Amino acid sequence: MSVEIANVVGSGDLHAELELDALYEDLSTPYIEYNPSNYHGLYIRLENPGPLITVYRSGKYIISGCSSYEQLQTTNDGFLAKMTELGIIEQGRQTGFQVQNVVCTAALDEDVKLNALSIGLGLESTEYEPEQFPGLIYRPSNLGAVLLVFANGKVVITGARDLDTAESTYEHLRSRVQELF
DNA sequence: TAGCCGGATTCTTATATATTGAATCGAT
DNA sequence: ATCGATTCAATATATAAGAATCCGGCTA
Repeated sequence: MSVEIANVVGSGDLHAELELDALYEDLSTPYIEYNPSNYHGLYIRLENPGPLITVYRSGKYIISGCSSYEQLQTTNDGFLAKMTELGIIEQGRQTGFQVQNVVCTAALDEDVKLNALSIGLGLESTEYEPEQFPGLIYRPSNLGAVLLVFANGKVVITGARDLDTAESTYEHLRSRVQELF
């Protein structure tokens, strides 16, 4: 499959109220940042560079910047291990962690005339304003993902809950481009 | 005026285009 | 050494999703 993952975002809940100031002091990871005056979330990276974990006072957290499901899994495991180690949660705490967004890239074989494509796909489901942004934005209804199409044929698929959705949405675009050109 | 609701905030990532700012270069 | 000039790197533009807090505006 020519669809490649660029970024996976997931979220979970520690089910524990956190004192971010204290957590900031207790944590020792390659990267940690907490500037409540700038943003109320605590940023943690287990590797630098590496995925970013944003933790909130409520115990809810987000992991972004993973280039695969596996990396998302290991990052989540590493984060929970750290929290367990600090005594914030017990071993085996269920966090309901799940993937929220999968961003992918793909490439059509040929160059695409974006003006023609926007008409072919339907003006009501596309947005193409080259002076504002060079890519055509395509929101097919009920497919669960949004596509950005560029003149050289490169495509970005975003907003998908899982890889299957991203792939099928891309396939939809590919077949429609094929029948249009 | 109180309270509520909605929008912007922060971050990540691919993509491409314009623009801006910085930096280096040749010449004076 | 300094001044136009050229080149390059960086940033804004737009997309999606999660999170909580902020502020503005509107209604009761």
